[in-house]
Amino acid sequence: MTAIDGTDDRSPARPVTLADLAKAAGTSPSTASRAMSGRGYVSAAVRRRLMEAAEQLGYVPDASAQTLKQRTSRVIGVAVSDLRDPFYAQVAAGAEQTLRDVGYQVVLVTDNSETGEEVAAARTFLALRAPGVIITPVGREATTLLRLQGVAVVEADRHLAPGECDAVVLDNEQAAIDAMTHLIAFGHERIGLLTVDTDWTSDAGRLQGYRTALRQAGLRFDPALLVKVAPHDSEDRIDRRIRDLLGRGGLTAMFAANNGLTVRAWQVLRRAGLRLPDDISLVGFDDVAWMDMVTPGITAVAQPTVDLGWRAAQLLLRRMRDRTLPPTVEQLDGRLVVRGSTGPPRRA
Amino acid sequence: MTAIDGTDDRSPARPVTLADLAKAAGTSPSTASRAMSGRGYVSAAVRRRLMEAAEQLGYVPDASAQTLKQRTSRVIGVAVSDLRDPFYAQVAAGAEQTLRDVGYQVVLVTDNSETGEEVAAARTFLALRAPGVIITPVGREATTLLRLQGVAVVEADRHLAPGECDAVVLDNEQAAIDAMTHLIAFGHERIGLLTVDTDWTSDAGRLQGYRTALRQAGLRFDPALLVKVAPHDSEDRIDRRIRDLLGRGGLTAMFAANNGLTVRAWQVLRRAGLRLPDDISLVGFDDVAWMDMVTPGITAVAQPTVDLGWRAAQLLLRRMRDRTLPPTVEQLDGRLVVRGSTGPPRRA
DNA sequence: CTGTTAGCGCGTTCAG
DNA sequence: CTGAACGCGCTAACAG
Repeated sequence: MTAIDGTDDRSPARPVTLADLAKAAGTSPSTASRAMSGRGYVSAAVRRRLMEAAEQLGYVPDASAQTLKQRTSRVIGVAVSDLRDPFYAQVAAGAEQTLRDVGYQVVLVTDNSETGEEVAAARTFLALRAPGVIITPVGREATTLLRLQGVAVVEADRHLAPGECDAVVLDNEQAAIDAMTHLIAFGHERIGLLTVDTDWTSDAGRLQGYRTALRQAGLRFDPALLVKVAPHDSEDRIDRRIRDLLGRGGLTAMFAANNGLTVRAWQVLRRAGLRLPDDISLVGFDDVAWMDMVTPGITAVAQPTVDLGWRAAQLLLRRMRDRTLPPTVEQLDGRLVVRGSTGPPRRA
Repeated sequence: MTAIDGTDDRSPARPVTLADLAKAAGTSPSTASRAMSGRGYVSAAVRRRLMEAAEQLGYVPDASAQTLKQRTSRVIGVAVSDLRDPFYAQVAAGAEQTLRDVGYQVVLVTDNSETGEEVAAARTFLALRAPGVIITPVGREATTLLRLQGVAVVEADRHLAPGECDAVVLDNEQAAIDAMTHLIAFGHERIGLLTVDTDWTSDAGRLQGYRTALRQAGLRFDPALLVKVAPHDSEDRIDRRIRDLLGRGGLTAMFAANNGLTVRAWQVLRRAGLRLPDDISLVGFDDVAWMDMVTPGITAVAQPTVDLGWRAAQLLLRRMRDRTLPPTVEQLDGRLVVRGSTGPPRRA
């Protein structure tokens, strides 16, 4: 408990530089540079002396000087909507992990799904001379801005700037079709869709899949069964919208198109005293831990979240290696995990 | 779908510099610098011309040049154990949010609770000339290394380098006492503790609280009721340890000292067909969403996770402003959320 | 109020 | 194989 060191900074602690190493080892700074970077000739003996000096003095190369000189940094920008959302946190985790393993630093910025903040993030990445950026985009501006400056960009989760950059996304339409087909097979005909009102490919794809599945089954698409919440709607507002949906005649099942909406739906259903799957069926999106823990478990589309970030990083590294490649879109597959929240409608 | 732009980099896109602005506005670089930074005199007319030029050319100051010159950056290092764990993700989210609001960039590094990786992260932060670092420490080395170079450090969640840096932690002992007291009040006497075998203050504090509560109630501390899993134990191993604990005679309740262990305990109990709280009571740690969704809900100690990151950032900013302050430890209070998983023992 | 000068730490010519 | 010289982009002194 007692402070041995105190917190005072007695050591002006000027960071040790290559010049210091050079002096200590009796060589010139440029030789020291070659020794540390491993590029260029330097005799084994001198190298060893330099290495020792570095070790001893605790030399840490100044990244800003390197960046300034080489006109590019080892920083990769990662911009996600919200770290508190496990989905984004996992994507970020996957990206950070793999980038760190190959010697990049991740500058992580959240943007609250606001284009303004996203563009600000892009400017930050430009200022840092980041050679690459991974982004869960909310608009095209940021990507365009970065691309204009020659920064490699990979969009993750949704693809808003096709042709301008690579992307790794879920096959949202197919995932939604799988979910819907599952419900339809039980005999459901009036199925509500909960989604977010954006122009993102993720939401659009899931809506598309919803419609496709209905059409393929010869069922009518009824706009009244569609609940599109605004991106920043409050829980209360969302819950109200969902309750309204429950009032719509004949509804026997719901498909929630992301993990947050699945939570809301589940809560509303529970409070309404409806029982899964007897009174209503529910399919969720993003297989989060709780979906396997509640009773009954929630049938849901599982997304490979960490993989998403991992693949985004791979794609980015590839792109930085060869900037002339044609834009690539990698689609990952969702996986429908069937649990107890889905069953035949009350009276089919 | 069709690419309008293609991905080719036709623009060599040399970033525009202050010199470019100066030329465009017919002034010298230093005047341009003053105009952009807002420091130093510059006539309104010239300033406006410069601003326009900046706008037009899309000037973005080179952070590495600034850092090199000013010998410090706007980068704050944040090192957490694992972004996939919602606890750490939220801490990081809180820190990132507030730091970004005051113009800092967060470099986020995960260290898998390995001292080696943690020290590597510290070196990264040194290389970036980060003026401050927030860390959920796994050892003292990283903090010491950083402090030696004059970097401001705040430890979050646990405090491993007392005297050397500020810290923001939960009042773990009190939180554990609250949890235990709750169980004891129901009449439980043989209560198992699930914790991680580290020398972290977090785990130590919770164990301490466990013992204190027992002692205050005049109950015997039985080491056989203690399960200390290793930091990187597999789920299977952990589950086996918990099952073993169940076999110990007379056990009527369990206290799991973090959210991961709470999940494991819950799963094991469920698989064993034990019913909460009739067959056994369970108190968890870290109030995660699922704990309120399962039936019965899990009584748990809620931690102010996002706040933790937020306060860590505040503390860091304060410290960077005044490095002579005495080391401060801020303790946040846990909050026991009582739900259905706790009740009187089977036969009291 | 403005321009000139110098140098932050490093990597990269280019001579030796 | 090594060292001297230069400049990356920016800002802090200092003159003017």
